[in-house]
Amino acid sequence: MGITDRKEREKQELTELILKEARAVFLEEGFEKTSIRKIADRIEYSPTTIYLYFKDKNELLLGLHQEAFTHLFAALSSVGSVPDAFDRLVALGRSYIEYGLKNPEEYDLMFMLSAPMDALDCRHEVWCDGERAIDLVKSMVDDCKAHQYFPPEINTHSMAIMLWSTVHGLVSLHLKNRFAMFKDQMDIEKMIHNSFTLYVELLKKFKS
Amino acid sequence: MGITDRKEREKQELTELILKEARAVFLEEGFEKTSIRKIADRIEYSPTTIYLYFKDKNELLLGLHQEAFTHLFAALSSVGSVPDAFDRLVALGRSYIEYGLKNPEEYDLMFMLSAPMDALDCRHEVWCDGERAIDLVKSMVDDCKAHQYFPPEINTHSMAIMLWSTVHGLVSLHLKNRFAMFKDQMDIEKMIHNSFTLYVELLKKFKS
DNA sequence: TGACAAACTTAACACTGTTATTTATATTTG
DNA sequence: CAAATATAAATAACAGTGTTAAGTTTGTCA
Repeated sequence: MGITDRKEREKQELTELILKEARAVFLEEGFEKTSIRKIADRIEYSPTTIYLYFKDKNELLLGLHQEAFTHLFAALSSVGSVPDAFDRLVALGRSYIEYGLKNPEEYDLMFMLSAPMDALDCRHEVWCDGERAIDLVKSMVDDCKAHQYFPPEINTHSMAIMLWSTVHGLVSLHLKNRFAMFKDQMDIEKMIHNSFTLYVELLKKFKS
Repeated sequence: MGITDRKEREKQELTELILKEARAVFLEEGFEKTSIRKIADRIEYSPTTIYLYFKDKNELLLGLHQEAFTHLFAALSSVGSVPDAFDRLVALGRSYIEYGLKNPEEYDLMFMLSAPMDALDCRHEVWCDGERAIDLVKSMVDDCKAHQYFPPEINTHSMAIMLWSTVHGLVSLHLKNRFAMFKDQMDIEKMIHNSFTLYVELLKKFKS
């Protein structure tokens, strides 16, 4: 049956067209201003058609959420070439921060907005991308333990969560303008960089 | 002129009534569901009256934002009685996390939502509460330096930002459900606690 | 060609923040 | 005291939101 195949293909194509235009609006204008009607206008279909392809707005944003993770993992992949375990972990942190600062809306979607998590929740699914990400950090922490950068008795999971929290804290406080009070006295991106560098110095002391 | 006095008083009273009901709705239902019309219903005035007292919804939320800081500072004040400088800093971190977990909507308002910062921005004002909060951390970092817990050459500001970022990261990732993938394997509040404890162990190594 | 099913649209519901206009009230002035 | 004025509040409306029930068009198959 070539017809069902074509229909399947057309459905796939429209799904991707919706995601494409949704992504364009989202990256330019953010979550709030990404309305179903605006996407509908751009794809030249009625707003209700979108509901035939996505359960609701949260589900649609979950699609973008997954795309964003592909994008993030690609940005982080370059650190694999760093030979030393500790340097690799540091490079991961720096790349993560850099990604967050350069892709504010995607970062918002991945780690701050409720919408995609709500969608996952009512699907009764676990957050695979999150698991993958933290597993990456955990494997790097284990590498650091194996090379005596961190003491063997520390809990890998706790360490990974702590590392993630620090870089997320730096990025998210900045993206939500909570460093605004410093903007006249210093360059905030530099400040974030300095804080991360200090954090790295601190982590180096964990060796002994 | 007793009349202008009374009018002033009445205006003050209605301002506070609006804030009171806004706070009640906000704490129960969060930012999204705190609508002008819902507040208007509760205070038994028309929605437009609220605009005679607050420029817009952001400005109204800025009022709640400032209230929340008073609440936070009160919650943190108890750590002042901890005698040792390092223990005091640790107690501050623990209290901060505890406050965030127990007051999710207020925490959201203070450190995650854009609305209050947008309001401050168009008022061309600096974020005083934020400055006060970071100054508190900085003074504690200086105390730690004075008592040889931290090396004297470290930058106090960078250190304070790093400390804040870590605890904010832990709280905010949890509040935005980004630890959800662990919820079947462990108690997440305990996990946050464990990560913070590990962070404290790390900070202790900064001494030498 | 007619029956059927899938795809899509129209119209509507129940909301949202916000503003221009109008009405009612209270105060001041002649 | 009555008229003019200033103030406070309300009504109606604009332009938008996510979402759904009902109706229409389109394409496929017997």
